[in-house]
Amino acid sequence: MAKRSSHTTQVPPLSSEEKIKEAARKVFTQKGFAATRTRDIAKEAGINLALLNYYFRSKEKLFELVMFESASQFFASISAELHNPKTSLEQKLTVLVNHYIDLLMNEPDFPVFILHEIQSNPSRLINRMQAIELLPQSVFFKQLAAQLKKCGNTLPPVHFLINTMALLVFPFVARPMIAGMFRSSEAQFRELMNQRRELVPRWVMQMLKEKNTNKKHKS
Amino acid sequence: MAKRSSHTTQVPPLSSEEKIKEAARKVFTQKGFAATRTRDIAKEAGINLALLNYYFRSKEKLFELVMFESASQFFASISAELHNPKTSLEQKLTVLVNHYIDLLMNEPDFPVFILHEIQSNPSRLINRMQAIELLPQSVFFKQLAAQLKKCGNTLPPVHFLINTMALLVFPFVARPMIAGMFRSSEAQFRELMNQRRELVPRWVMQMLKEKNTNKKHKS
DNA sequence: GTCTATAAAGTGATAGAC
DNA sequence: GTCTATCACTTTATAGAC
Repeated sequence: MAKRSSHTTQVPPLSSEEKIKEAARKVFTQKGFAATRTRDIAKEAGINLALLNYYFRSKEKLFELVMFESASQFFASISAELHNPKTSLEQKLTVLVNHYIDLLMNEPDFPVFILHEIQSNPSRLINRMQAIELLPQSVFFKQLAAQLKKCGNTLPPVHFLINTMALLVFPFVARPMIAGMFRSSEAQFRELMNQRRELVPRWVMQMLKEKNTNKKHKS
Repeated sequence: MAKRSSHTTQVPPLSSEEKIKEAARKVFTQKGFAATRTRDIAKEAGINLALLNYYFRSKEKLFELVMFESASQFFASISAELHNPKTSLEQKLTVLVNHYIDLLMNEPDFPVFILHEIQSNPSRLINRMQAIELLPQSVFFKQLAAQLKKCGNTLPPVHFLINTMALLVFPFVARPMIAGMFRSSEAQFRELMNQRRELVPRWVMQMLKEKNTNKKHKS
């Protein structure tokens, strides 16, 4: 279940700087930049408000720092596997899906957070997403396109990239609604997500094989 | 393309109250509650700040009003079709997908907005979502479950409800990332979404037919 | 109903003691 | 490095004129 990197959590006594960063990550992620009060971060970190500005100069600077770190970690953590020329498309899908289901079970608030911050202030964030822009050049994407061609499927590969992310991420962003629909418990939700570790790769592979494209094609 | 209800937009001269509500809806939806300034709403509405409080008493009250209206409209607008006993599952899927692709092309910021507000303040919103809680009792859901059974698919129907929403909504919430990946234009994105009007129902029906459930089943 | 002016409270950031 | 106290500014909300 997504072991946390051990070098920062071996022993409780974190430096004040680290405590502030961790508190900021937690509060920013749950409430967003605008709703977060620097006092809340200080309280969560167990230190004084002035110390936050001593280390990070401003709320904005602190935000960009932890946001950039989180986003890099989130998007880049799977990069090596996506560029691995030795594994098959299906293997990559399995690794990808398991990796992000682990990640999202531990950080369920992250996707909505990042999507909201991009929406509410696109210019601040959209540039720094190199990891995302490299996806279409990845081995994964090339294998996806090749598999489509092999199946005689003429649809743009981007549809299936979207579908993979959708089946993987959407249950977590819509979690409160899903829970509301079925009055489901935390444990039930986790069981569903664990089932999807095998289901999502299978569904995606199945979608690629669909041959009946373009019933009526216009333009 | 999602005609707007004509009785409120026949003629430009809206009342101040309506102008404020429309401005609030626009600003809240794009920036979220916390980042929205009542001054911005007043300016957008072309009226004075004091007038906003004259009509709606407070920012919070105004927010809950327009939020509740938007959410009700968004979720209830398709309710009749989902409970229609005369149409098939596939027909319902087509109507559903076309309806929400229309809606989301006109209000692309709404999904991230509502998801963020639920995440940042669950208690305020989660109760009011009756429309959502009724989904599992809909004819649509029953037809979905029946189709699964007919295909010998023993997976919980909720997976396919999630998948349908995911394939439908996710492209819009991830739109900035998709645009960033492929440097795609507005027009290209719309073309992709128009293709999905036919693709999503087909993919969902295909997923239901998958027979190889439970390769290795554990508890 | 609509405005200007302002009160009241909140919030980011800093000065200065220790 | 860490704290208390406080400044400077923003923001919501209201009072009162018209």
